[in-house]
Amino acid sequence: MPHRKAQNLEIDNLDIQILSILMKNATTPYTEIAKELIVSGGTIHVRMKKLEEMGVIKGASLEVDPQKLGYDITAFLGIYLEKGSQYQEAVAQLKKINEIVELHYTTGSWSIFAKIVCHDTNHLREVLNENIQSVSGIQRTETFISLEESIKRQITLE
Amino acid sequence: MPHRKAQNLEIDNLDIQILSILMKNATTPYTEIAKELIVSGGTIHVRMKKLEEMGVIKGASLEVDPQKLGYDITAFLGIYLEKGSQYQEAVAQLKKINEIVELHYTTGSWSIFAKIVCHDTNHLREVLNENIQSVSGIQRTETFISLEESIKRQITLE
DNA sequence: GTTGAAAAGTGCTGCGA
DNA sequence: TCGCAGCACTTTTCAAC
Repeated sequence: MPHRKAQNLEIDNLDIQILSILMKNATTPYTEIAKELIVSGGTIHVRMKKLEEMGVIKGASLEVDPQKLGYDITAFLGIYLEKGSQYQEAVAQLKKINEIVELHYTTGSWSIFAKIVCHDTNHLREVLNENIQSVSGIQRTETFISLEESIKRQITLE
Repeated sequence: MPHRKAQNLEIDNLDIQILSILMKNATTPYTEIAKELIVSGGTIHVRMKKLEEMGVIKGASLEVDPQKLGYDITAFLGIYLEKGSQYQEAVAQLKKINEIVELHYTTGSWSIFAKIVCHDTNHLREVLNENIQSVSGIQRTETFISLEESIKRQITLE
């Protein structure tokens, strides 16, 4: 039986530097990263493969400007559940609402905290009254509308 | 003087379909998108260039798993300002705090609403007590810790 | 505006150190 | 384990429709 070599699953400084560059711009060529970090292109490739296998890298996604696509309203929702135990069931139903882009189970007053993106105030009202209020277990919601998004970035590594 | 042809700055259904595919996976080859939408690779390229010039596409970024990089705590902060007029100044100072990944000016109880990512509870306490409380104009903050992130996605186009 | 193919650049794989 | 070089693939460009 062949001996399978144990893979090095540690994240070192080089990995962090590679991730830092690609988190800012995912289209940066490997050769350019290699030149900047003074290693070969092959090394970048090996490290990226390792990070993907480790699950550190979940994928690459295109960032779009929602406003330019007609989505003008970003709002946050604090949701009160009748019972905390209804969380999983409520989430399953809330997942079907496409306007919800982020959802957390949080400490504090609310059970659920959600971020929602809509075309306009009418659209927001529709989603709140028709879609969200009809989810079983939801008692009431509190809405905060974002008037300005001043920061939107990823974590800075080390 | 040469006549500069006016560029078509409308977003049609083809653009939306291209964006939808790339928002799910930004590494999808143009040739594959072309095959799926039954147009040529060149067309995809022209449309992408148009969308970039229009500012609809802000860039592509690598998605990483913060937990696998040692960032275990995601929290939301409601921030009370002494005066609403201090917003711009407070934001300028808050931008320097790397742990803050998102910041909004919102309606409702708080003036500012922020999302923050930290290593652990100690790190969160440090950022709250040392960095955020020392920003001028901030009266007090309310913290909500995310115990589970159940949804994290981009808007679904049309 | 779209097409199809050629040119340029990037990512991947195996061999050598 | 890393670096180099050749191969495969993708992006980009451009003349023609």
